[in-house]
Amino acid sequence: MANRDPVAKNAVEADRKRLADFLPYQLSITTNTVSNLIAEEYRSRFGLKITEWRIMAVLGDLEQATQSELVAATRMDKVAVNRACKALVERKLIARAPHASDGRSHQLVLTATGKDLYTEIMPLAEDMERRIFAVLSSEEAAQLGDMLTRLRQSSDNLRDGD
Amino acid sequence: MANRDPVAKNAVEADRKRLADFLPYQLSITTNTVSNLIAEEYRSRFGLKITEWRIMAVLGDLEQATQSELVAATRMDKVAVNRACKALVERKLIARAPHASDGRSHQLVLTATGKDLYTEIMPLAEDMERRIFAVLSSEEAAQLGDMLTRLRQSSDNLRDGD
DNA sequence: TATTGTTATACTCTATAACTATA
DNA sequence: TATAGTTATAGAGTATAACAATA
Repeated sequence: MANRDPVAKNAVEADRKRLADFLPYQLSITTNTVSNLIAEEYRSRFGLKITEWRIMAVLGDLEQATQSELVAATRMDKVAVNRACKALVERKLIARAPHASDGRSHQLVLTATGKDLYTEIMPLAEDMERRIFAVLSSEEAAQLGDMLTRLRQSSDNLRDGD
Repeated sequence: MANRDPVAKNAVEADRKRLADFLPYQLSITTNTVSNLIAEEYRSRFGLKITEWRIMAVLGDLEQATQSELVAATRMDKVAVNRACKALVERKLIARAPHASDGRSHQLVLTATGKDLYTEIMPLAEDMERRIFAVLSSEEAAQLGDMLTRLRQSSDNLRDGD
């Protein structure tokens, strides 16, 4: 066996799986690098956390939504959504209107100030995405998105007992 | 302009960038799903946190290392490395030996128990990687790794004032 | 002076449990 | 009973500052 041949040290080394070879590890450190870059940009320019930015992005798209709809749209925990909404309401970037048919719930909408901010943050977000992902061709970016979607489904399935 | 044509509502909708379209968002939620799946596996089977598992993986590969070498190998903060090492020493999975030429430092090595655990965790880690990434062909997995490396370098450059 | 390791502290994200008010 | 939202609390990951021992 080549791996037991004392001369073939390089083969043995190459055979050993290293931390840097693990895709989950690569996924993790790359995502952290990208997220930190973006988080710092949102924080310094707009005083928004990532969670708050996500709520703004969805409300700008949907016009209005309840917190449970925001949970579905952002894949964030209901507690995280509640905290982010609370902070945005305090900053008067979003407002709560009573829900027409469910007294427990509210419709959340961007205020005029919130809409102004929305029209500022979305182009910046797209620009940052463009700059960071400029190292990928548009075909590669599309492939990446597709692979991430499949990986997410795969992981969801494995978690829920395949 | 098509986007101002009131009839072309679908075109307007399609034009609007949605949260789910942002690659940084996709990267984030996919990584979280994958990481949580793996973290739960390590926790329930071995009582290891991700940070601790990374230290084990590197020490099994390098045989010995100082904390600052572990910082470089894992891309973790020196505080995180110190905490993880402390926990592993308390569990007697790793041990500290005095450093030959630097009294401030120690050489960290796996104990016999630690080596036993190492030979258990690595095949499990590879198996989980294989199961999660089974939705990708080997070519796609290689492409993904390559893209992640480029993205990381791109983000590092942008952060450091490219 | 600079570096290695250490502790204290704090912030973000995430998650669970317990509660309220409605349904 | 179940659901929408809220609060309290805690764990995990990450980061900064301050410090001791050593280089």
